[in-house]
Amino acid sequence: MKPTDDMPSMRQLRYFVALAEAGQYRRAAERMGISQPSLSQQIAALESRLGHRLVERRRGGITLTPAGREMLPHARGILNGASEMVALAQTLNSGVAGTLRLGATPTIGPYMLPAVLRRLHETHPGIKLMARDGPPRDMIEDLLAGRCDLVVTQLPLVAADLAQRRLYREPLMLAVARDHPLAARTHVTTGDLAGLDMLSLGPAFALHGQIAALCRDAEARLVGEYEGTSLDALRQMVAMNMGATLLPALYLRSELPDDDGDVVAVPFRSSLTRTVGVAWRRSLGRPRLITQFLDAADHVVGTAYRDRVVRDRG
Amino acid sequence: MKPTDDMPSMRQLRYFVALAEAGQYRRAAERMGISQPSLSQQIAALESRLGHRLVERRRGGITLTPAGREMLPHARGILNGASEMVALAQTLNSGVAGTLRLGATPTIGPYMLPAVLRRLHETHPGIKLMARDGPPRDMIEDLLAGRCDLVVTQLPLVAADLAQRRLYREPLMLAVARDHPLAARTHVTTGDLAGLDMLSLGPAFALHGQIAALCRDAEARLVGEYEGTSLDALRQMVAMNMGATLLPALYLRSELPDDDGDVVAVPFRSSLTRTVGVAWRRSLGRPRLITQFLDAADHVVGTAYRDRVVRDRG
DNA sequence: GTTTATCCATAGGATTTTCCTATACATGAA
DNA sequence: TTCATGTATAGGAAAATCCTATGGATAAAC
Repeated sequence: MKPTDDMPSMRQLRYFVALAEAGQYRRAAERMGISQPSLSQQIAALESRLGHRLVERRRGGITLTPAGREMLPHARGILNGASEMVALAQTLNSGVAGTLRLGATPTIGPYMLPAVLRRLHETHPGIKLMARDGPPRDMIEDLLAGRCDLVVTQLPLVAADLAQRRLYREPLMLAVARDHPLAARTHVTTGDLAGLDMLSLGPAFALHGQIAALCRDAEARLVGEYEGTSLDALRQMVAMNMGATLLPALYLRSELPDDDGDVVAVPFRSSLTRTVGVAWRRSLGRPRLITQFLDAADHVVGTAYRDRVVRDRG
Repeated sequence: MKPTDDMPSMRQLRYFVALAEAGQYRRAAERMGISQPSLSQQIAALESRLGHRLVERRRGGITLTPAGREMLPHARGILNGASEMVALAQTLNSGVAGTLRLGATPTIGPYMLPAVLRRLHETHPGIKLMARDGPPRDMIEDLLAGRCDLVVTQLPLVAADLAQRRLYREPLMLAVARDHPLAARTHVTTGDLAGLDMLSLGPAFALHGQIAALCRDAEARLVGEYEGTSLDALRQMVAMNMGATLLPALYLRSELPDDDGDVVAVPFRSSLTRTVGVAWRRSLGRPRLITQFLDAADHVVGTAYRDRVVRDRG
């Protein structure tokens, strides 16, 4: 906008309030650390912008005009708003508060986030999180579009302008119905899957890629009719003996009571894993908020998840 | 304060909001009527002042950082406040709204102000008035000290830096008890007052001066034991036959039922009057508010008071 | 793979604003 | 009158802001 805006400037408001409080130009100018003529000028400029005399100049000090009295609270309010803004900025800057918009895939979020959020809330009560849920592909899209700041998902990702951070690696296990021929095995190998019907999540999920690849290698049959959107749904399908699938170890720990379900998980002899981590836009930099989140996640991985996963930082 | 204030400037806030709304530097700069580099600089300066990156620069447009999202509503709030301030200034400027602090002496205010305020409220509902009451001397002191803006009082005044405006002149009448020897007279002259006991308000009232002067001229006796602070009190004293006094015609009209009171008012053959008007500090100028008040007062004088007073403008 | 287009950042110089010193003007006090 | 106090004005210095031109980085087009 042109040099002469019709709005009062912060400076003018500050000077005006100082003048009203000091009661004199000289003293107000002194308090503001400027010369009296400068103050005079700014007040005159403010009066000109508002089209009103704000102060009466009188021997022994100034008096606000009726208009000045009406303006004073407004000026104070505006300045308070600005102060609050600066204070908020400092708070955000210190990393103790802020709002992070989180995205998570249903194959990880429900089993990891609660513990991480609890930890984060303990160490930084000022940090608020808004979480959304969806297939990784959609989450990445949201992330790139700026609709969320941080996504918890399976790694690796291919997007070039996303920063990524691995959190841990967890085993994938073969899940079969209790009465399935493989249910009694202590281990399986890829070869055991030959000819098996395999269920999967939709192609928007990273797990889908792993399952599909495994099917190709093992010459198993990927059942395409149904593609779930949650591990729970997948487990139901397995329980109904519609096929086998791969389920992550952490999910099994949290959702499947040991040896007491309709689904049995059998480990692979040669370890099959998935990597879990977070991603954010490189252009976001590395705000304190993200560091705080990563610290909380690392803490959870290093305590509650210890011995269940492979810590895989970097 | 030093050139580099720690507060964001209005301009920066405007640019920031515009950028957030436009989604691009170029477009935002265009909307603000400045070049893109200027916008760039101001945004960078704002980020530097707040110690935070506020926007992510990305191909195809910008995205607010978490901190930027928190700041945006604050920035909007501050700008709204400033807009309101400007709007309020315009409203005040137009004279249709505002607050006038009024002072009135008890010998005039209670009988004139209600009608004036009613009129003023009809024609300018946005104007608010705060009234205070007290002896003229105190009111003038309040006026000079800036504790009120306009005083309704008896004129003339001696203060040099007060602007004065006469409103009307009203007769002063001799008030005596019903059974007083002079009560039956249709007229009195100064000579009739010789030896009479005269009551007065305190010396802080202008009426006191007139009564005292009359006593000197007529060789009447000014009763000093009691000095009331209201015409009502004075009337009570007269009714109890403690002496006579002067009462203004408007007061008598509004407070004394014709020929039906304990006090009788007798006019002077040679007119004795007092002048009523308003005063305000010259340094206040002549704000619209005062003009509006004067207009309302003139209207009342010219209608309700017609034939009872001498219009005495100027 | 190179080119082009788009978008933001940076640089240097012009313009505007703000500030300061010095001084003038106004008013009440001595 | 002269002095003291308090604000306004003038002129030049300093700072902030703006503009044009250009650089760098990335996505789209060829």
